[in-house]
Amino acid sequence: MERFNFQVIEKKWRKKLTEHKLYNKKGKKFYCLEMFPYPSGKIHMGHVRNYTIGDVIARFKYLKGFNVLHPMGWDAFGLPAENASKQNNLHPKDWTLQNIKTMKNQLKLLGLSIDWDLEISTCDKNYYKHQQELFIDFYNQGLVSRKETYVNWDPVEKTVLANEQVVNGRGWRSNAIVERKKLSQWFFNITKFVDPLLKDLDELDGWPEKVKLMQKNWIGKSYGCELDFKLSNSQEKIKVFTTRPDTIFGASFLALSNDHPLSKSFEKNKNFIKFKEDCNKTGTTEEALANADKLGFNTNLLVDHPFIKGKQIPIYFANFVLMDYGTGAIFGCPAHDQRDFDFAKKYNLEIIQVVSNKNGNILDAAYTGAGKIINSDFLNDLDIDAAKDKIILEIEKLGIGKRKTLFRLKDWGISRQRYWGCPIPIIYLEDGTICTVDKSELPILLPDDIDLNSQGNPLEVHPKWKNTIQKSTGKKAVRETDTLDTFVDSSWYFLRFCSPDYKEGPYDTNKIKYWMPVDQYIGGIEHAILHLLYSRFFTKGINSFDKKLNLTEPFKNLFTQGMVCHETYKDKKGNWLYPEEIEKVSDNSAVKKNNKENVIVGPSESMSKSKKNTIDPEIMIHNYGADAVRWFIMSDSPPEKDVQWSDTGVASSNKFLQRIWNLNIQIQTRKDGKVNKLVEKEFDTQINNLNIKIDKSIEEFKFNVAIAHFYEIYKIFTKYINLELSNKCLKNNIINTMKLMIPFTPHLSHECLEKLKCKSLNSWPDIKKNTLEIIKFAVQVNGKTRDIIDIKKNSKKEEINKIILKNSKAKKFIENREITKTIFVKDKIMNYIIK
RNA sequence: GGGCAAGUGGCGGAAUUGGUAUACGCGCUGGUCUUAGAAACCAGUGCCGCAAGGCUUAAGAGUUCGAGUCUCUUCUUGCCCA
Repeated sequence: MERFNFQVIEKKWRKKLTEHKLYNKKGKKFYCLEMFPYPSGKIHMGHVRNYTIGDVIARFKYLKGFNVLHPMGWDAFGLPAENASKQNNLHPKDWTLQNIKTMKNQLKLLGLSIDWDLEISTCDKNYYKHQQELFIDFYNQGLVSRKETYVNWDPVEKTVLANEQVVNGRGWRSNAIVERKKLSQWFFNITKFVDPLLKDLDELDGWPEKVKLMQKNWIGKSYGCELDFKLSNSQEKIKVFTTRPDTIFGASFLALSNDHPLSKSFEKNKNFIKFKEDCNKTGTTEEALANADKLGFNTNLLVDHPFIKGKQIPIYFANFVLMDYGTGAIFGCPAHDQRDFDFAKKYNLEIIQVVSNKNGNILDAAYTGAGKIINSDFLNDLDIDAAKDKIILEIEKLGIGKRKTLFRLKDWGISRQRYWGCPIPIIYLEDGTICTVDKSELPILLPDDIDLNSQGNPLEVHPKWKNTIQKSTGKKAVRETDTLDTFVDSSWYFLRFCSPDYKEGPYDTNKIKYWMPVDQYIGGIEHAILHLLYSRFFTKGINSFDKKLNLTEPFKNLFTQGMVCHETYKDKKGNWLYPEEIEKVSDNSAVKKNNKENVIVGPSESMSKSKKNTIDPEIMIHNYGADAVRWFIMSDSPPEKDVQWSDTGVASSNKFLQRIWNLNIQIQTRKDGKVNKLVEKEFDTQINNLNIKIDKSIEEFKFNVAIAHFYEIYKIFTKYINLELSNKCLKNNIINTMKLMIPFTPHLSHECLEKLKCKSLNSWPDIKKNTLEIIKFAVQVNGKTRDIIDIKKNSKKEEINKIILKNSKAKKFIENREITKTIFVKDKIMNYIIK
């Protein structure tokens, strides 16, 4: 028999499959988008999974008659290009373009239904030109600002680091202790949209609850109030923000951020300067601050307690209070906040319990749970929430503060002291004026001739590029040398895909109105907050000044896929080993191939280069075929969960596809014999019922279940192929099966359909309603299943009762017993309750 | 510490949403073919039991004719936030 030669056949169909587009002009639009990749070199299994899921959905929708937009591009700016260029002495641009070329070819090997005519790359001037326009639009709308803030500064690399790039207080690459440094930075005023960003989450029914919750927590809306404390010996006041005004009677100190205006009076105090330096050694993340030792500086100043006459409490500067949250000042209530508690213990401050807890003993930790208010004058006996309301009313009545809502979300800092990013279209005139560049002068191109070995930002030391003239006035000017955070690049690419060649602006409004929002967005859970929040902000920002758009949310449905995992291996010395370097001896032991040394088999973890537990998709495609790789990665686990890569798994996928091929050949060469219409009907019905399940499973993203049903279909074929069936009947059914498989195995399906002389390659089979007449029916006695019998669908209770009492295994459990009750569920069960 | 998930054979996982628990795949066992191996094909495979039958969805309780599914308690694991 002719074997399925996937290498030949996949090559034959590759061109057709990757060039055929999924547009059904008459159909309803469906915008299917997977998160575009960073061109890091080669594709990895995570990409294979992401883009296979997208391809299954895109092809499925297309076959069902939708007009499908399925584009792909490259998130091509970013730090790794600069690092790689230093290592290999290759220009970031060349490195990136080379990677794009490689990865594009690899994606084509998978047979994806991408419309490559829409390809975009964020490092392309035709893309970032429009990003610069958008920046100017946002600027003109007051959505961009320049602020001084503290950043993570790497003194060796001479650059700002993102919070994620600070590991245990050190730069991830230089290992230098990161400092807090004040710098002027550009910001997108994302906080201006904080309310819609929070509120509109409720309307995103097609998003996982988990992601919405994470965004809610990230935005962090909290209710509380502002409250003034008067300095004891002056009229000066300190404004604090608190979410726990109910604990005011437990206040025993005031804690201020080092950057609080009051710190001005201590600028020359040597101890304070030292203290500030110590504080700046801690990172700027909330977690770093929370875990850091609590440090305080006693000002020896006192404030009056607003509700306890004659009581005075001390003011400290403290490292756990941030200037950019609230007012940069808090009152400390040690009994009911762990940080305050730690601080109070360290500096011997009073701990007054004002909320009762069950055991009444709060000496070892702060109590933050529910309870009745105590030791609090007019708040006593109230619940926390009631006490909050009452005290805020009182504060407002006295005119010493007011109710306030606060958000955890901060404005989005977008300045990066980097070369390989989108230049910010801003110039500084000699008199200090800050101007946007005129749109007619865009794009501001990144210069190619840079010194890669310069420390810090190469643009900073490129005078030819940096020094410029303002065209409209002829005045001398200096360019902004910071570039945009690469998250900006990915915050609007989904809009650009609708009209990637549009020259007059970032997008063609008509195209956006047709294609947006994205009907199905697919990507990793790791982007649950940042990328998705920024994209939502960008959409809302653009929508606020482009009144024609009427688009408030970019992604209607979101699917977050799990990661691809593999076992990890280490040798005796603790060095990571690649899977191809080892040989499995049993399930949990292995040896090194070259010297038979024992290998430590570690747990399965998500594939990463650092742990060397990666499998190269290209090698797998070469060994087993793209269809088998796609089939395996969709078959083994539900797509939202992690999947365990297994070589035996992909090999068995390949074997199954081989069997499907053989089945096709058998049907094509089979000779017609005796035909039994009843057998045909039975066969048709069984296959059809599985087709129903497959269709439904794909619709519900249960791809692993859909694939399980294909195995069942195969079993039915092999059973019936030797029975009295006409070839026509077999052929009609195998054609349907092959069509249903197109989303998963496009190469094999197309080849088989061509061989079967099927003309309508681009349609989904007609699936009839369930026509099964004989069904399985459970017989229970006292809720225990005693037998399963075949009955006719829609049989009446009495008929079934007769059959059961006549001959069923349940009979002996019922006989000679008193039946007190029978429960009958049509087509499902009969339950006899006996004494 | 808080929030959210989840816990089903040796493993990955199904279960029409309260109605046949363990579909399908991997692995394993036996068989056919083969000089042998590989491949392919056939059969078996939750646990106890010769069998009839009994037990089984992390543990325990509850609601129900009936619970993997709903409620409560406990334990474990994962993720996010602190």
